[in-house]
Amino acid sequence: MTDGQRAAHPTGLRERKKRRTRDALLHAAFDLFTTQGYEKTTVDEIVDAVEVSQRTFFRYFASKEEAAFAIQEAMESYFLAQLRRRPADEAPFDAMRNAVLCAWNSIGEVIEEIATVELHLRMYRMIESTPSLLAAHLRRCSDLENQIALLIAGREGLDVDEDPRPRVAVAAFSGVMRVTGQLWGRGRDGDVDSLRVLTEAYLDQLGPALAGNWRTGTGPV
Amino acid sequence: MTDGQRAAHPTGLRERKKRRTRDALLHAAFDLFTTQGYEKTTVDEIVDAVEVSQRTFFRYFASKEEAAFAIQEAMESYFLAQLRRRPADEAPFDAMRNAVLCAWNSIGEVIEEIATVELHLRMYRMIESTPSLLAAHLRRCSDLENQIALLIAGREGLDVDEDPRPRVAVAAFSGVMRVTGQLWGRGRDGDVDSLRVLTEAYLDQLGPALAGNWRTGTGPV
DNA sequence: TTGTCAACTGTCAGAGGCTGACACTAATCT
DNA sequence: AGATTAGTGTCAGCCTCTGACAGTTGACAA
Repeated sequence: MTDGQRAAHPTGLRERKKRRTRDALLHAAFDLFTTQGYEKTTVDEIVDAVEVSQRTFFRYFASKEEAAFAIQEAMESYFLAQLRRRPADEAPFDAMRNAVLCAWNSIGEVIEEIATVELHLRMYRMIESTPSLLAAHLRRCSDLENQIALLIAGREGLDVDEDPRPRVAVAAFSGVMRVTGQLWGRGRDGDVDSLRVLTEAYLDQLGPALAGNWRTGTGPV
Repeated sequence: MTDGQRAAHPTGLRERKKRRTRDALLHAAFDLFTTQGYEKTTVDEIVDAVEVSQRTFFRYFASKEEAAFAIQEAMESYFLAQLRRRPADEAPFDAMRNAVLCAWNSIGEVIEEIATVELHLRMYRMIESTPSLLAAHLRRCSDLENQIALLIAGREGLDVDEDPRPRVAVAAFSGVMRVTGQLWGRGRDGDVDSLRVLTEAYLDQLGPALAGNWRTGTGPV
C-alpha cells in the first residue's frame, strides 16, 4: 500500500520539492499549534521554522486556518468515498450509518498518511476549544452535509429542493456525528476504535431519543 | 408594551447616550452590510457614518462580526425563554417543538425592537452567504444547542454526560431548525408566518425521514 | 549543452481587524 | 463645587492577508 501511495505522487523534482515544503509547513504548524495554541502561533513563526517567506505560506494555504484542517479534510473525503460505495438498495439512513462505520474502520491509515492518530486527537481537541477554529469546523461540516444530502437525494432519485427528507435526515445524522466527535475528543480513549463504538451506540439512540416519553421503556446508555 | 420596554432602559443621561451610540453604530453597520456586503464594509466606514472613533466601535462590539449578530442574539434568547416556560410534563421533543412554534408566533415584535423584519431577512441572507459569517453563525447555533441540551436534561433529571439522549435529540432538532432557516432565507416569502409554517412541516418530517424505506408509504411534502 | 518557458519563491508595500496605554471630557455622587 | 468614574479619542503597533514585481530554478526541446 505504501507503494500504491507513492505511485500517487510520482512526478519530477519540482513536484517533490513542492510536496516537501507543504509537508514541512504542515508539520511545523501542527507542532506549534498543539504546543502553544492556534491563536498564539503566528504565521511568521511557522515560516521561520521552515525557512521560507510568509508569502510562500499563503501560496500553499489560503489562510492560517486552512493549514489547521488538513487532517479533517482527508477524513471527510474518505467518508464521502465510502458513502458513494454503498449499494443502491440500502435505505438512506442505513447507507450513511454503514458508510461511517466502514470509514472509521480504516481511518487510522488515512490519518497516518499525513500525521499520527495521536496528533490528530490533539489537533481535534484544539479545534473544538478554539472559537475561531470551531466556527470554521462547523462551516466545513455544513458543506459536507450539503454534499451528503445531494448524494442521498441522487440515490433515491429525489430533488433536495422538493422533498424535505434528504436534508432532514442528513441534518439529524450529522448532528449525531458531531455529538460523538465531541464526546470522543473529551474522553480519554484516544484510539480510533473507541470512536467507532461511540458512533454506533449514538446512532442507535436517534430513534429512542425522538420517541415520546423518556421516563418509560428504553433505559439510558 | 412599549412602555414596558422603555422601563427596561430608564436610567440617566449617560446610559441613554450609550444606548444611542450603540444603536447608531448598529444601524449604520446593518445599512452598510446589506448594501455593500459585509466583507467590503470596513469598520472605518461604519464609525465615519456615526462620527465616533474606531476605538469606540470596538468598545461596544468585541469584533465587527459581533455587530452583525445583534438580531440573531435577540431571537435566540427569546426562544430560550419560551423553552424555559414549557410545562414540565411535556415530552422533551414536544417541548422543543412547541417552544419554537410559540416563539415564532411573536418573534416579529422582538425583531422590531432592534430593526425591521425585512432588514432581518436581508441580514440573514447575508450571514448565510458570507463564509466567515456563516461560520460564526454555526458556532453560535452550537452554543445554543448546548444550552438547550442542558435545559432539557434538567427537565428530565438527567446528566448530559451520562445519557446520550438529550444531546442526540437536540442535535436532530436543531439540525432541522437550520434546514428550515436556510429554506426560509432562500424563499421569497419574507414574512414571519411562513417561517412558522415551514418549521412545523419540517419538524413533522423528522420521523418519516429516519424511517427505513422512502420508496413506500409516506409521500413527499 | 544550451536556451527558452513556466513555475516557485522572495521582497516590499499596504490594507484592514484588533489591542494596549494614556490623556481628556463629561456625567454622577457626596 | 469638587472628587470620582465612565466613556471617548489619539497614537502606536501586532497580525493576517494581498498585489505587484523581480529573481531563481526545474522542465523541455533544439
